[in-house]
Amino acid sequence: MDRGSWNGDSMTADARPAAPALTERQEARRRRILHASAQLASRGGFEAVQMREVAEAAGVALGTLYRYFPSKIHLLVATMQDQLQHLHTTLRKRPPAGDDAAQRVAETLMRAFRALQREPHLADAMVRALTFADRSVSPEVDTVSRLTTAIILDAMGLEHPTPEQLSAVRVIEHTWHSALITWLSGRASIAQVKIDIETVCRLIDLTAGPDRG
Amino acid sequence: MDRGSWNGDSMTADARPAAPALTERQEARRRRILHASAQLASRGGFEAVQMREVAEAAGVALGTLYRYFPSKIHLLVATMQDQLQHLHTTLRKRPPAGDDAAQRVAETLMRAFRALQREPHLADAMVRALTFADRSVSPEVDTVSRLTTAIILDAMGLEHPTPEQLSAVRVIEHTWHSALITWLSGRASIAQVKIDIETVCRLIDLTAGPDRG
DNA sequence: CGCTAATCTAGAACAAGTTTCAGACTTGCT
DNA sequence: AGCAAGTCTGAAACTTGTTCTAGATTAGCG
Repeated sequence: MDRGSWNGDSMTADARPAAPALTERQEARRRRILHASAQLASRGGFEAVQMREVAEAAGVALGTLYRYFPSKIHLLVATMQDQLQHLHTTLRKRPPAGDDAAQRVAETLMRAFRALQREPHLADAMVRALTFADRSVSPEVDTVSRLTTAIILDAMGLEHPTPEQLSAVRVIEHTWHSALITWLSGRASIAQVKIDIETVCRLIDLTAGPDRG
Repeated sequence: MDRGSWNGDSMTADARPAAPALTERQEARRRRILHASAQLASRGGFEAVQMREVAEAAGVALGTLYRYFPSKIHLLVATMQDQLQHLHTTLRKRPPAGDDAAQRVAETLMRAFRALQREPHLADAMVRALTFADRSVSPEVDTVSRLTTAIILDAMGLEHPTPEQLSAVRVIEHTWHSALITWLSGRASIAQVKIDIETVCRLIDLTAGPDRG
């Protein structure tokens, strides 16, 4: 998991055929766009991110915006990648300090959760985009998924997880996303999300335990 | 968990503040709309369900369609309610026959999964609508959620679940929805979904065990 | 039956995502 | 510098969800 360059396709040549090496001004444009997107999302959530407004706020033409991000969903998923990166960096600086893996994962996720709570509208926009994404966004969504997996594995302190453990991690991710959605749409309280996260984290002990029997 | 009519606006006055007792022709219209919706969804998924086309196929004016279902999301969530009802009925006729609760739940969910596999476009439309729904659709989404919970509890054979068990069921639902999405968007194979379902179902043993000790 | 309120219809109009296009600007190359 | 290819801009057009309006139809009721 190399930090820095972002869709670390350094060795896996599968996903993007070729990120065509942006010039400096292009990189700047890209960042302005992502910034505008996050800003608008923070205000009013998914619907407040209107392509015309993003373009204007970023100082680019609408056509250019669409050249960089082929749809609103792509844009918001990219925004989520961006935010997750920040989170991952932050978490690396202060790793969770629980006794066992399950505790550390639960603590990590709840920390992430509180970060999202501070910008509920932004969270709304990103998560809605993520789950609404169709096949055309699969590579980008997959990147987000890998990032999330990396964060969880970090918390578990695992280098070489077994397939069983990977499955547990996937289930934790499922729960995380879905719980987030129910919270965002007001159908679950934060307390309930906490309980669900803690519940699913028990799977970690379950997959770690039998191994040593 | 009362069995019987499920959308039962007829007598159970719980969910909707006042379903204003539709006339026969109105009931017929409503059914034509839902039918048209499912039909179009079966063909081309979420995007193929276009409100003008639904209205035309159902033989109602666009304004009428919006009177019955205030948005495309409402319409598709209602469609999902409808389909879940069918599923629930079917499952009741042939309950799963596993030895322990976890097995039965996993089998039930995989059966539901195979049913959805037969109409992947329909599944796509319904699930995307469900997870994209915002607060304005909360009551309807909640109904779907309760239906799903009922199906799982049925499979477990529980009448009076403990809070702990309810939490496990919620986590299973989270996993179910999210796994469905990853499959629909082509990011996970059916085999992987099966593994994830089985993994999360282990939580059932975990919450059932301590209780009876 | 005849009245009134509610519902339904056809169609225009509006909103926001997406596409398109002609012309201006950059970039890379020789 | 000068040219070719690619990129960016501004604006209009197109699509589909949603809203609105005026007039026709229907339902409930005396």
